[in-house]
Amino acid sequence: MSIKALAQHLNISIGTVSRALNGRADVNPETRKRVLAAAEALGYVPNQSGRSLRQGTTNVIGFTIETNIETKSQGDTFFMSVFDGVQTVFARHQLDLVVLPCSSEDDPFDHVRRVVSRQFVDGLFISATQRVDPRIDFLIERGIPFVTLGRSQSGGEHSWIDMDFEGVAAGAVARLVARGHRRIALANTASGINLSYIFEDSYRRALAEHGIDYDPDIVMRGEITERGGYAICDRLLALPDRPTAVVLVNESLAIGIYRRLHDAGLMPGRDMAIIGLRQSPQARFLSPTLTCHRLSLHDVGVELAQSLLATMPAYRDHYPQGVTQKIWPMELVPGESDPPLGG
Amino acid sequence: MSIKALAQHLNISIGTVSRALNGRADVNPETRKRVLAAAEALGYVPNQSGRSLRQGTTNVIGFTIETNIETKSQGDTFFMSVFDGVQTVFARHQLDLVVLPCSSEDDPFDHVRRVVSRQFVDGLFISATQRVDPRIDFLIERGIPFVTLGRSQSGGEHSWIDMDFEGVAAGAVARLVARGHRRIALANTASGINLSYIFEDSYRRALAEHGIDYDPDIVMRGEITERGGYAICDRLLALPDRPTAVVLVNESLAIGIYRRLHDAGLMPGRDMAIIGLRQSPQARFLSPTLTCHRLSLHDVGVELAQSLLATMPAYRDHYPQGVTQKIWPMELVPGESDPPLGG
DNA sequence: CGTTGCACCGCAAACGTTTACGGTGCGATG
DNA sequence: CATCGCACCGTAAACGTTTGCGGTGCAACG
Repeated sequence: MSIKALAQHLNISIGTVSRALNGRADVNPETRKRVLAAAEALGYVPNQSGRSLRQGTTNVIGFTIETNIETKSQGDTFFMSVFDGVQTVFARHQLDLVVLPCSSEDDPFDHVRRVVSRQFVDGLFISATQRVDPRIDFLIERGIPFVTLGRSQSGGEHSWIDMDFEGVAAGAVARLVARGHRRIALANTASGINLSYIFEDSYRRALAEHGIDYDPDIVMRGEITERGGYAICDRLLALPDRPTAVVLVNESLAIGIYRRLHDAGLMPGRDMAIIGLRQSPQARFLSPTLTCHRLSLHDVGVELAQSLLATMPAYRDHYPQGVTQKIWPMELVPGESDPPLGG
Repeated sequence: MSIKALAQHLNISIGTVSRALNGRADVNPETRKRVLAAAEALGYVPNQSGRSLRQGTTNVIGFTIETNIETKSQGDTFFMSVFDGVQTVFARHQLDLVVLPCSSEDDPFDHVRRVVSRQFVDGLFISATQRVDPRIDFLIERGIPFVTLGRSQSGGEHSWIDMDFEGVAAGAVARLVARGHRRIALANTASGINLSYIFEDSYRRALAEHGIDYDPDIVMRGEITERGGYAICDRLLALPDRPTAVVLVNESLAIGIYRRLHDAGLMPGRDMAIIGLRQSPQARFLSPTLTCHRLSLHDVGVELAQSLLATMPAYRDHYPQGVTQKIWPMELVPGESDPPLGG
């Protein structure tokens, strides 16, 4: 069912059919109605390849994710919620979102390069940004619109959205200090992902502000998974001068930490104060409940989409803000896992 | 950087360049080398739209998922692992996997219809199959290759892969009966998804085999999330004749059930035996550990990919098996959550 | 030497669109 | 009645590929 078949079924020219379908002005309202009716009746849908070839645009936006262990540890429903938010915006503009998983055997940079050079997408979201991330420079050089989920130190000006890891780390330290803690550990990711640096820097600055010496022995790096949390807690418990609190870069860690404490006959909160990152469904169901931070991933998705459209010339009239950088606030949700020390 | 530019840079015709790049026989090895070198040097990558338009094939396979709450409960990690498996197979055939999330505001059937009629993909995976699923009939009618993750009662012959829900339900009931339980509840999903019927049917048959009467009061249906598990357990605890065991259709439920039991001062396992479905990272870290079932999602992905290729004419020589249906076995992994009754 | 066969390459059509351009018919205007 | 403007529509080129067909040159053969 091509536009040609549709045209000769209507006994009019291809061009007119195209104009009628695309809502151009110079077509008789009467014929437009006929065309639309016939298209509907015959189930005509424009061929994407033909259209893309002609106008050099695909109306498809890609979202790259990595299917390796570090990303997996986002676990639960992190990306699903973000996608949902993105799509609520895209639906209004006839844009399609496709997710491009980068397999664990593949290199993220090659992956992006393949996607871009095949001219598959009009724009791109990339996640899990590294501290220096060649993908960013590449995309800027190629001039294709993109937004990163996560900051980076790479290259030029570009749009990004990130979560307020500084705020979380600083706030968590301040809160723990206020509750009597002085020996506060950090559970961070071992990957080169940029947020790990941000998180740790902020933690160090917060300690300094409260006059607490930085002790590298209680800054742990590992897999940000349940298993990783277990291992980190293991190492914490083995220390001669055991910390009384720990701040987590990720809430999956909490599950392992709870488990390790239970195995040692200790109780999360009472024997070790814990502050997690995001209020995930799992975190919400830990017992005692985990102190963590509220974050609407759906809204992050909406913002991501708007931010991307703002960098695309074709949508400049709807989204004029241009290049944007946004640190997404995270609001602390008190739980039972960080009671006052000794209280 | 089109093939035309590449051709005139080499002073040869477009056709020859194309043949050289596509490994056809009738091209001088010497010129082929020159072409490949130039393509590499100038960073030429064939335009996907042009190629698709000409040969009516995109080399792209879609994987539809739903980003609503029911699917979310599977979590990102579920699909990530599957994707990874799919891609290990696809990488060998220059195929690209794209994930097509169906937003919660969209209808899954419309979603598939849009994807297909735009001729976006050469093949499709669909998940979360309903008991009667119009998508299946549609895809068969359109003749586009697809494999479903999950059975359905819809329409004609097609390839699918599903998990052995019968085996799990029957095995769980048998195991619990052997451990002294007679009053065994079921925690199922309330959605119309096909597996819920399969699971419940098998549970009923297993009860009958062991001479236990079916009691609709202890067959619970709800959200298969942590919260849903909490609610289901709530209802179970309120029953006058409280069950001593419960079989879960999903391991996220376990987290809520554990929590509800704790809140009631009860202990999972001792006060209520629990058998979950899949051995997820979260389930592995419950305490007491959850009895559940081993399942390699990566291998499921591999099998899905092979199964799809087997239905595509272009790959018939590599994968000659044609239409396949496979129930994926799940092996029970004993945990501490289903000890003998009274033991 | 004429013919044949073969290896290699160029030509051009075709895939399904969109869109600039020009053409037609018609009512309004002078 | 001649002219103009306008609304509408058809024509054809272009996007980047692939591929059937035919053509060239050359070696081998009778």
